[in-house]
Amino acid sequence: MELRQLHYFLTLCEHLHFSRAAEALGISQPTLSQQIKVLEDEIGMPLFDRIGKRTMKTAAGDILEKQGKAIQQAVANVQAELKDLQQEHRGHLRVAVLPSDLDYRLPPILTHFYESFPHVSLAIISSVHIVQRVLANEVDIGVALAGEVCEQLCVEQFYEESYALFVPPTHELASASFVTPTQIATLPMMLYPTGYVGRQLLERWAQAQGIQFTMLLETGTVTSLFELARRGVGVTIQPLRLGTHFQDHLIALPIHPSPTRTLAIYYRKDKYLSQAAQKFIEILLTHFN
Amino acid sequence: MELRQLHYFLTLCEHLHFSRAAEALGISQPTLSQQIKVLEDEIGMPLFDRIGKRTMKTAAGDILEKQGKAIQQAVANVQAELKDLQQEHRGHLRVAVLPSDLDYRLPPILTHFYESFPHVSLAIISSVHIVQRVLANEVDIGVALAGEVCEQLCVEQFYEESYALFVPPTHELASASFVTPTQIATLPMMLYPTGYVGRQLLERWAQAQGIQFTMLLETGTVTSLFELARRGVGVTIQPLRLGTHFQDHLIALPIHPSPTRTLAIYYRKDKYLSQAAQKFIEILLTHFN
DNA sequence: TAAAAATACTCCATAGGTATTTTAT
DNA sequence: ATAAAATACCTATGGAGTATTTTTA
Repeated sequence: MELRQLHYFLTLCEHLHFSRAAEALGISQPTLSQQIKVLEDEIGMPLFDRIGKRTMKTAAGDILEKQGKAIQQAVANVQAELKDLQQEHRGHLRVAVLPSDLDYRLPPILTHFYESFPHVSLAIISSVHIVQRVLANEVDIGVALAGEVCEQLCVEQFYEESYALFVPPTHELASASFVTPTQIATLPMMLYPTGYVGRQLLERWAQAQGIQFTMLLETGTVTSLFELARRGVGVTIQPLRLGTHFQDHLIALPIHPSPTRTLAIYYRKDKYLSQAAQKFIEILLTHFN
Repeated sequence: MELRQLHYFLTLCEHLHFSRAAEALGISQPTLSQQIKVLEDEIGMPLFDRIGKRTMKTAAGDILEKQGKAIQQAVANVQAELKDLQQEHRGHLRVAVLPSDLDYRLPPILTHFYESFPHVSLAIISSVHIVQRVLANEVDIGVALAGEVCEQLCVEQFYEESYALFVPPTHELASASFVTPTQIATLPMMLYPTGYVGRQLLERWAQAQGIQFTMLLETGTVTSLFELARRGVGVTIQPLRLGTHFQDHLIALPIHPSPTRTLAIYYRKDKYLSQAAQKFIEILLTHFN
């Protein structure tokens, strides 16, 4: 039995008239007769009594009509559900981001996304190994620093931000319009521990500038770094925009020449990007530009 | 979407491996790939992520698997139900019989039938117009007197029974071994009213014998005729076997030459006889022979 | 006689096959 | 190098058509 035949059968049940049912189906009467015959042969008994010019359902026909309608409905339901998924009103979306790095940027993005797709369950996974997660198909999208290249990945750079030196308002440099690498080298620096992506980027920049940081302290969370800077323990270098939440208590000094980081979206080339995923990317871009 | 494709899809869901799933299905791997592709194209999005050598379900695949299993189950259920019907453990059977005529023969037949098919609902319809009922497809089988012929009907004669004269034990003829038409003509006769099938048959016989009944009383129920005969009000002519239930109180006198009636089963030529119907006929025959 | 379904046949779309290529481990 | 899926291409079953016959009201 095939769904096409079931459809034909149910239409015939409605009309109880081969010619009219065939017309309603947009097929010829002999085709309908033949398909019903195939169905009857498969079932092993007639579904209709051909009483002269009258067509009547048999007991088997009654059963198949009742159950068949339910099946047809179930098929329609799953098709609707799939269409719904396609229009992304349902489904899942898994995104990997660097830990804490985007914490301050994400809430408005998530809110925005939720407004568009309230039924898409969004999983934000914090991980240092964004690219591996994407490659292993553990997440649909990864947001990380640009630079990692891989044959299997699509990389979309979407935002370049420069770093700034954050000092408390009481600091001697608080009123300066910018700082130089040489000045920075002498300051008591607080950064992420070695091995962190953010730290790695700054170390490379320092090396390029021919300086070396005077490390005071290392900790893994941005919040604590900012808090310590606010209390005047030391200074820290962080992405410029990241400091906006501490504007009242910290001065962001531009650095010349400045270290920059480029954010990128990663996803597998061979992976179907759902509408939700596409929308998420779109929202991400609008929020950063 | 067709059920074949759904079956392929669900098998692939189990194996998550095109080659092995194809083997399990008994088709070639390219055929499976192609059919899944057709399904994906129709749905409008991939059902599987081909992550290198790994095959993984997408969100759409998950939905279709869950709902598709339910659909497949529903299809299996209706097929089982139809098979069950075919083996006649369920269904309906409508039989038309002459009113009261077979009342004493039916109970054991119905009991026997019920033992064989406890789930077949049996409707016994009493009607004078058996053949019309059969022709109108209001019943599946009719049991009536033989003789009515119609191009569209199958007629199976299955029992010929002779009539007897029923008199009370106190009657003057009670000890006779048989009676003649001439003797009958003089007796106070109690029969079905004019127009009844049973009456019609006897009138034709009387005409053939060149006699005329001396009518005392007419009533539509056998029971009352027998009861009145038992009380000595008059005599009645009824099928021989019908009187066996009143053996204690009535004498059945053979008639020479005897009126006879032939019982026959009627059903439409173009009607599918269910196993239950066939069984019913079979039981009917065994009970009469 | 007219209407309805079945039958006879023809055609072609597509399920299914084989052989091969592409891709990823 | 190997395993897996996709691709290319061919075959043939059967779904669908037209024309006709059969049947019955």
